[in-house]
Amino acid sequence: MVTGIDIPEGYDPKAFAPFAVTVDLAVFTVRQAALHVLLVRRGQAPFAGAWALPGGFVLPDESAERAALRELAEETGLSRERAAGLHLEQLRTYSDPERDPRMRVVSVAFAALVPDLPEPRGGGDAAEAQWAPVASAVSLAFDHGRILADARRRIGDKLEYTSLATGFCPPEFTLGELQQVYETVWGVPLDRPNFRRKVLATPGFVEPVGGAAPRRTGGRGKPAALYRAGRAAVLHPPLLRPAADSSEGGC
Amino acid sequence: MVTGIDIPEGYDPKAFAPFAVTVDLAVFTVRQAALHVLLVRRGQAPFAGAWALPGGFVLPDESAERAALRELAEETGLSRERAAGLHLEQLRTYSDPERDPRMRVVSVAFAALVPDLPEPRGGGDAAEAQWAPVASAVSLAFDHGRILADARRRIGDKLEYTSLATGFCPPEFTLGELQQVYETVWGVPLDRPNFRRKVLATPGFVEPVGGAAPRRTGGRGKPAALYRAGRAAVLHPPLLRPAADSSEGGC
DNA sequence: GCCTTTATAGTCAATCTGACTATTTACGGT
DNA sequence: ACCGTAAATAGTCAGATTGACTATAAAGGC
Repeated sequence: MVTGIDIPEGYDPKAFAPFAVTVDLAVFTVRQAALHVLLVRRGQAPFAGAWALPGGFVLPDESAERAALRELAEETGLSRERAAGLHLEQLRTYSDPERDPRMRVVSVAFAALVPDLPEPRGGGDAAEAQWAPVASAVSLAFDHGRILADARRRIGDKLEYTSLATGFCPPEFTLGELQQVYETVWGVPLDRPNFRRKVLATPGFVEPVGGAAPRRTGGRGKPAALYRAGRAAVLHPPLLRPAADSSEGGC
Repeated sequence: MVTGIDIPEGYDPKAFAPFAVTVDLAVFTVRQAALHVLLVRRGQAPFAGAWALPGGFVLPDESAERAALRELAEETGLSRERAAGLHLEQLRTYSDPERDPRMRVVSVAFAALVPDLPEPRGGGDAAEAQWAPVASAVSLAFDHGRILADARRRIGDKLEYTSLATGFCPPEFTLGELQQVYETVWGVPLDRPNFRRKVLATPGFVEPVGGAAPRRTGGRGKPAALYRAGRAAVLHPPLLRPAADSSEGGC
């Protein structure tokens, strides 16, 4: 069966050991200067009581993207329409035969970014759910620890060369808030004047909002100008993260 | 079924409409200053006679990665060991319910990079296969046109901030050959002295090979020094592609 | 009204980039 | 052997970008 994806000889869908296909979501938000991820407590059999990434089965007539969007809405408590406005991107697929002890489950992982804090929770059923600082999200069920780590790295990387960071911000935001996102995800402080210069010099990243709108009430300093996300999805030139020192190399 | 991936109530693996899981491969190489992709001719039912990306079913006891590696070896005619040395990375998963008219098939797509030209072919069975310039690879079977386009874009993007380009080169290569890769994939000419300066200034990208080795016989000019891939996988700073002009934005 | 806080403007040297020019060292004839 | 051409490598230089700062402006809290 080398040529394209031809059904193997004698293949009978009902007889062949089936694959279940699921989606798993790493839903991130920035709260109080820390990156948080949405976790749910498992109630059932394998890893009962353990924390896991939210997710669920892909239904027979929907794509993984649709399933992910559905789960995202359910889990965050947002309407399907509001959820559709969030940044949701496919991360990668995890298919180790041993990743679920019950049966063969292939999971398509997604990363989602939500603005501030649409309250701790309010999901679909009785399951417990919470925002947890990514640093404290350890020993998750299944291979979710790895999925989370992969998602975290991907988000950090994409912050450099895409306008992804605006996905963490409300529709209108200040450059200070945007900088907070970068500092929080990367874990490094950035120089404020230089950050603003770079962001403003990158075409299509942000655009000023109309009136001379002051900052959200409650601020302690000079009011900041408001911006909204520009139409650029990819940043030219990129906003490079400070080199993590010298000859690292990475791998 | 919101909490993690719990088996839905009354779920019976054999009864539930099953998903088939396949892998599809976009195998790229650079030949005669053009980016080529490996295509196979379909012999069977849907899209019979059409060109398609090579691929096949994920077997019940292997991961998608293993299946992809297996297919890559079969398709290129390389041994499993040699194939394991090639760059092979997961691209993304395609799961539109309508993507295969026969049944529900979820496909995990991979992109692979192979050096020069391991001969046009010599695959596993009688299927026809060939290297085709990506520009001429149109109207492929299934959604393979889209997969190919996605793979192409991803490769181009990753050339900027990873050492991916060395995956197109033999173990030892000249900077001229490396530059060829960039120019071919990006479709833009690069200034040679500047390219060399940038590559050499990026730590871990390439390292000079021992002796004062001359270029492969047959060259017409001054022999070039040989380099091999360094240990850096990610480039700091990146080798940015010339801005495709002004306010494009992308999407 | 001060003082603190945060935003925004501006400066300046070091570095990087892009566009070139120059030199070196092969190969191919003649 | 000599000359012309091709390709690699070295070097130059002005303009743009960056990183590290300093200065000024505009709130809000006593």
